[in-house]
Amino acid sequence: MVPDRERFEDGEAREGPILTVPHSSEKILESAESLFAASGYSGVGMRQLAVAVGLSKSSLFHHFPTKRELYAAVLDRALERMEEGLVPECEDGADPSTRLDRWIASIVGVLAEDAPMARLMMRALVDEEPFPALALDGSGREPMAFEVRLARILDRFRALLEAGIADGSFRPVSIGDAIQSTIGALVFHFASGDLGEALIGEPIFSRAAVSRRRREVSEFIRRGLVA
Amino acid sequence: MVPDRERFEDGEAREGPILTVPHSSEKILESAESLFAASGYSGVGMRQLAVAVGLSKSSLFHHFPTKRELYAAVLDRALERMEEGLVPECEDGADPSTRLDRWIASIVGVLAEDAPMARLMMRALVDEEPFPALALDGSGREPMAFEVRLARILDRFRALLEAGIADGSFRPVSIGDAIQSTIGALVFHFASGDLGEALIGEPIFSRAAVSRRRREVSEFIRRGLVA
DNA sequence: GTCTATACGATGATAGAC
DNA sequence: GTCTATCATCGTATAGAC
Repeated sequence: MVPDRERFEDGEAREGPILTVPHSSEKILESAESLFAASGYSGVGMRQLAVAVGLSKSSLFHHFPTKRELYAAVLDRALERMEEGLVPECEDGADPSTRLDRWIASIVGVLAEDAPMARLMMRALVDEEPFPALALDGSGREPMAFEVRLARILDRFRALLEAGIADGSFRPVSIGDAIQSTIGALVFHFASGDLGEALIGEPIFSRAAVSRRRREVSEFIRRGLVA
Repeated sequence: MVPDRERFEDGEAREGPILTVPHSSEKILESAESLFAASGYSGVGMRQLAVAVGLSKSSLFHHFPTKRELYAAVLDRALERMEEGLVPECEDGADPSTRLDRWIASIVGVLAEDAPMARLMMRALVDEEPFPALALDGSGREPMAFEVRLARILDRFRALLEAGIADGSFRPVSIGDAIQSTIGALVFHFASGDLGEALIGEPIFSRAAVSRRRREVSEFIRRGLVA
């Protein structure tokens, strides 16, 4: 019940030397990511995280000065993986419709192989704070790393939609609304846990569910966008 | 800085009789709903809520025995409004395509006129806990009121999709996936706050943004589903 | 870099007066 | 039904030894 390493704070149950293993910040970020994904920013305590990663609270604060900076680092790390999974698909000169298909397949791939990702993203986007304006100007605040990354990703998708509308392969949709609909359709499913499992009848990260999802959401979005 | 009513616990700053106004549970639920929508379950404290509603913590615990039960009541109350906004559209004998349009318009109407709703729903659906299985069987747990309500709403939408597929007006989609895509496209936008505003260039609850959203998401989903 | 120990406000919840 | 007072626990964070 009581976390192992926390008992020592009370001065009781001290028994012997504890094997000290070197811990990198990466291990902290990895544990933090799954905890934040599962319970949200305020649902995770530094004590809890310390136990999960096998360190004391104080050591966590050595690696990251505040909880918020740790959270920002977690978000940035996740978006970095997302960006990496997306880059190769967007740079060649294929037609917009083909690039859209690749884009959707890449996103589904990242979300499906990286279970905490969708939940983490969904929470970050629904939480008000981190995105006072994606515009990055006007508000006196300096943008955080993961905001810049998100803006880059969305700008690339925006450019793809604009190219498709310009050459007539996509309908003349409201681009902002189209991006919102696409994000919602893509990300929500992989963030929906038990509800998703109840709706499709099997775990959402199972192989069958993922390959079906790829087909279904790809066709859904494609039909929503193409002329 | 320090909450007004909480100061008295310290035994200081006691000045005079405080006007006691009768408070109904409804007022608590209303305040709690906007707070939970803004900050999530663990992001809201009973103290904070007590200040917002103008009561002491203890009075809150008189109305609701635990924070979780208060949260469950908030979710149920919100889903109740959602259900009310949906009922008239689903019961007549129109063809599936027409009913789908009405369905989408109703959901957008509820989400747009009820600002905390989308965020509250999104958080509830992404949080693991409250939905161990929408099936309501198998798990030894008794279903909560809002789970029953959600299951009813989703079952009605499922029936609409099945009817449309059966009579050939909809494509033979995977129904679970189609529901997930539809929820994502509909709800995420109104839960996305600053990101949504940055993407569409104006507040998401402004009149212009709402009416555009209704057109855009309706066409997006319709094209994704109809044959 | 890791630990123990501590600081202090906030947390959900309870007891009991009015 | 409302309040004051109190509780043990947890919240983030810091100080300083090794």
